[in-house]
Amino acid sequence: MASSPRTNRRSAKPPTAGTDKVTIRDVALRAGVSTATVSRALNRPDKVRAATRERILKVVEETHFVYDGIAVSMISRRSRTIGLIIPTIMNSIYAASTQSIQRAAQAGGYTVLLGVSEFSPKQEAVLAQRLLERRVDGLILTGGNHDPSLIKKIRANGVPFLITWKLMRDQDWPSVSFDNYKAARAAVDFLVSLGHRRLGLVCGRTDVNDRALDRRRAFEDCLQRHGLSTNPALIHERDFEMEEGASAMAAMLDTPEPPTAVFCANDIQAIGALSLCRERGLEVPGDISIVGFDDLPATSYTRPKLTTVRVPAHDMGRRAAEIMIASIERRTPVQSVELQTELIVRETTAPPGRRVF
Amino acid sequence: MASSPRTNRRSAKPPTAGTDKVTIRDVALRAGVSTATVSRALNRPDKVRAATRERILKVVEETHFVYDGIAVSMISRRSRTIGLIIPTIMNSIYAASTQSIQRAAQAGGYTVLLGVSEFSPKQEAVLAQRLLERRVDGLILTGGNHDPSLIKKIRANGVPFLITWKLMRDQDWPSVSFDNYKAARAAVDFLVSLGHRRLGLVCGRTDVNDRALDRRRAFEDCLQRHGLSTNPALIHERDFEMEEGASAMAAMLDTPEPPTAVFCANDIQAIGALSLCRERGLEVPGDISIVGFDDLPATSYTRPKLTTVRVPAHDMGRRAAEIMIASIERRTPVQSVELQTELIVRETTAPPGRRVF
DNA sequence: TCAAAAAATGTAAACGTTTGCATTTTTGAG
DNA sequence: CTCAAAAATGCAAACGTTTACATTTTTTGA
Repeated sequence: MASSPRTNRRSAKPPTAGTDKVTIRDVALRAGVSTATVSRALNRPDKVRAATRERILKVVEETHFVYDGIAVSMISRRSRTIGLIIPTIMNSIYAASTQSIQRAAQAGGYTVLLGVSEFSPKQEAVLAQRLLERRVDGLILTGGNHDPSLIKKIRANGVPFLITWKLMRDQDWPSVSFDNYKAARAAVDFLVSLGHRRLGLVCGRTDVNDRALDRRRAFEDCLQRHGLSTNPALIHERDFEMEEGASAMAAMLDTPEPPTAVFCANDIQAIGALSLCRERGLEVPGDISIVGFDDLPATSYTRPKLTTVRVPAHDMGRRAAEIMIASIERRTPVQSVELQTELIVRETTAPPGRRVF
Repeated sequence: MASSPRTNRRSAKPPTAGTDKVTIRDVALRAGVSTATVSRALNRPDKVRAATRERILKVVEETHFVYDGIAVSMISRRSRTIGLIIPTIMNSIYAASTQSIQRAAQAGGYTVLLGVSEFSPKQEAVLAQRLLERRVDGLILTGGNHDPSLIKKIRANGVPFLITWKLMRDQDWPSVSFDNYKAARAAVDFLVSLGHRRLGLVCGRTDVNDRALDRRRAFEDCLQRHGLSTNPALIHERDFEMEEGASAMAAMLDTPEPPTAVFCANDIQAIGALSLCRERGLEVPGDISIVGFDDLPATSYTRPKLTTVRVPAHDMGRRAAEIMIASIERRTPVQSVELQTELIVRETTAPPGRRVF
């Protein structure tokens, strides 16, 4: 809007002008060669005579020339860029996969364009549109809950994408993830196997988070499978805050028949819940057992140490990025991968019944 | 490398070809107008007749046309992109500022290009070079420890940049941050004012982290100012892991004259240190006081709750992004801002001496 | 020393938009 | 209806690279 691109500032520019952007043309001029030769000196050094190359490289050095990846993208029709959308970065479990994605992308010569959707498919769609406009070569999404028109657009634009944090059975939705349902089932089965009969659940909001939904379903199915009743007062969907875990736990304890074990479908809430129990003078696991989910580093530093489900966040991130890059470069469909989880039994779980409520 | 850009696939393409990228030209063709009109319909709707506009918009819808931001960047010479380099995303305090930067950037119509340097100026330089190549409109860096040639390159390319997490006194280095030295001094002064005379320090590695250096200097200056001796055995530089905080604390406790108070220059290490004390059966704060730094959410959920320094991570991120965007759009120099910190006294600090070591 | 082969370099088009200016179409007043 | 003014649309250049092909220079081998 400010200046017309028509105005040819360059031709009027003295050879050593201010901080104006230096282009390959400037370098060519100063080195007394054509732009083609500069380009070759930079990309295929063996294709230009040593003397010329050195002269060019010197000018590049002097002028701090940085080649314009945008122009290159224009020609090559690849941006060497991967779009990543996560629901939040504040839960360090997403930070973990993000860091691994970023690292693997960088290793492969790609840069990560980051979007944070804050659990809103709508906002995600806006974000993703922007990433598509930036011509990302691939798109890594979180979970399976997306605006349908977004997915259509991604497909129409031929941009490879994959899902993390949620195992998709659907062939058309490649995913690199573990199985939330299976992982949660293992946790709940473990509590039942310890003898617990009154179980509580704290999880994320299933309306905006299909991973939370998988885990909740696993919980409910488990109870049913074992012939246990599900008490709605013992199921709480909350945001990912320690505070929320604490208040959910408080609500359950204030119930006529409090649970003897609580499955918190993520560690953040579990830490809050655990903290509240101790504040109320309850023994964990003597009075009540708690299982978390994610295996955050902090879970080894709670008192007592938290039993939880270890999730392959780093591995998932790395694999996702590698698979994405392979798909981009080989122009091949994205490969789905299922990763495994592991129940880490620490100190917050025991058979029930030491105290009667 | 694969296909020559010369080959004009387009002219040979049947009107309803596969998933090939749809360009403004395709839309123009199908709508029976020129590319200029399509462009105007999209960007200045009032400049085209309603009937035409609708026809075009319908085609856009049908073809899932996504306009090529790369081509637009090419012309406008702005990428609507902000580069952000942080040392790690795993420490949730950086995640906090990152999230706020991302949010503010998005609100302003910008996308964030993320780089994680892992505390290496060398890696940072590589990353930043890549961001410059991607023609970021601005660059947000962490701390003041950078490859000098990188800074020169940033300047030569006329890309505005700013520093977060470290207050720069130098005019040439705009920063949006709080003062690490001042903040750390407040924490140590507080411990001294409680009566502590043997103080320990756990902090990050000062050779790669100038924020840690500021905090360490504050610690040492404080002791000296109060006429206290500094015992090298009570100063530990460690990585940002709870485990590291724990082992540093262990080392100090195993010393002939253990400290009665320890300043951990970040909460991660503080949580580890606190955990170790309790494992050894020490009363906190009865036997030993601990102060952290960052005010992570988790610090309200440790037993006892951690005294720490609250850092304006979110505010800093938001301001940094806003200031950067203002600088980009108004072509004005970046404004420096100093933010304030606050000592949050919780439960891990008390006068010394209940127990004699 | 010379011609042919090989190597180095140059020329110009292309990538997908936006936009100043030119041209065409529509509108509206008389 | 006419014609001038206004509105709508089209044309074509430009952004900064890369690269096929053309041209020039260097090398090689008799």
